[in-house]
Amino acid sequence: MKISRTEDLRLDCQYCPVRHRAICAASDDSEFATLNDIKFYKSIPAGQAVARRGERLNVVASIVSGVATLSKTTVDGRMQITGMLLPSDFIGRPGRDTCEHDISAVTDLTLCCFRRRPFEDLIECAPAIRRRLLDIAFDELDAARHWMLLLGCLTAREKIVSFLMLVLRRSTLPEDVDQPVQIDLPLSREATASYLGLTIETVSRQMSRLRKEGLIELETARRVIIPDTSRLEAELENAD
Amino acid sequence: MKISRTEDLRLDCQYCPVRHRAICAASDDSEFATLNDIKFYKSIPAGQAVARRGERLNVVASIVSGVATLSKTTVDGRMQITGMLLPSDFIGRPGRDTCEHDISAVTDLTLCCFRRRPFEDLIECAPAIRRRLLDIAFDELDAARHWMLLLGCLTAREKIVSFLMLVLRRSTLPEDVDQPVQIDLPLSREATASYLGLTIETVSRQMSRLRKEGLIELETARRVIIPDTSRLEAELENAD
DNA sequence: GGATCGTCTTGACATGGATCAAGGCAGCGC
DNA sequence: GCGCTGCCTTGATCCATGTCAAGACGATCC
Repeated sequence: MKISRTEDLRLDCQYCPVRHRAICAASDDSEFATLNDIKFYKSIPAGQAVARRGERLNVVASIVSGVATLSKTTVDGRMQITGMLLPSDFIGRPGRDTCEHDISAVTDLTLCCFRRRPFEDLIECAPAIRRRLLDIAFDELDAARHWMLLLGCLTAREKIVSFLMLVLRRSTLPEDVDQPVQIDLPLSREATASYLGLTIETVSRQMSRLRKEGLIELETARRVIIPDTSRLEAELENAD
Repeated sequence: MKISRTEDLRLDCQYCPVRHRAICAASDDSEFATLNDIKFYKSIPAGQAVARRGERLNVVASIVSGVATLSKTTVDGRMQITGMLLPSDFIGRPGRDTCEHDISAVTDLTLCCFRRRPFEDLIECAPAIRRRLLDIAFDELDAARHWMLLLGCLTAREKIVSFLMLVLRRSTLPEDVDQPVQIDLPLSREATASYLGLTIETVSRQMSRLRKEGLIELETARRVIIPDTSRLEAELENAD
């Protein structure tokens, strides 16, 4: 990721949509002011790589808007998406200058970046940021291990339902939980397949099957309506 | 895990076998002395649970000797081992009082424990311990995500070879890399299967197949001789 | 030694999901 | 409109791995 040029865009942090969930969430006024000073925004168009495995990565960042994926690929081209990154999620690793994953912008992406070295210095003297970072790391670790259960033990159907429920949870929810809910899938069939350890055909077939059973409606391939959330969730009664 | 009673055993840290790899690895003399003061050992016999998912866990610990597993189980009994914990590995999560996983002692286990609250206070004022903890968390995260590639993309054969190579890497290695190496598998076939997202029969069959092909020898089911490390590693040329 | 138990191996068969192949559909440029 | 392109769906078939079942092996106890 080139960081030579900051974007014109420069919101004041207090208007930031991820203010209360990102790395800055727990910061007091003074830490917050420091972050505000050293941050810079970066826009990345859909489809473009944010960073590649093995590459130097001299920034850390929060996602302000858009969706990105973390992935790994075998020598012969099999790919596993190891994480779906949504607004407020954290990118990069303090204390490490190379990137372990391919990071790709799935949609247009706005990142709130910090150069890595100053950020590393900052966490030494900013306890709230440091605690938040540690918490983020452990949360991600729990999520990754939970995904291992999905990859290792669940059926294709359960994987799809889990994915739908995950997107549902991370969507901005309407108050009325029992009404039909509409969600927009952030990933293509191909990316979904890779995230779930399936093929694109299996994803498609299982979606169709859920549709035929009335558990979901497909307004388009990417727009799903869930008539009854609890009925879909009940599909996971044996899993999870 | 009951922590009401400390064990008699109380090594001085300077003789500790995991001194240079565990949470204390980077500590200076003063931090080290503090850790030495507040630590206590705990022995757990093979087969016993260290902690169960959802349980309160008011300690964090380093493994001094022995092998443990992290695992999750579905409602209907499918189990995924999400981590194999070897000496120097860290158990527990500062800032969280309940346990996300089942933690089981595979062999007899010696843990170097710290009560969670004092440990949380300590990391606020002990920068080396704090940095080490953050590094451990990110290392575990990278490892978990790497394992997702294994679970989602690799064949049974590749999974087995990856597992053998993992055990080999974490074993105390002889200097002479090109000589036949003997490794003792820390996990039973059942645990291995669960770790790799396979069944016990598939594990057994793939091991036999590797044996028939001369890539490994099985002195017993748990003791493996690798006549030529590089030839085994070459089996992963397309994976990883 | 023989009985018992847990663990591992092997064989026969079943099946969920992969692979291969064809076609549908929406968006876009001309 | 028409053709092109990318993405998605569906069908037919295959195969890697799971399932079920039997027996081998080694440790332990008597």
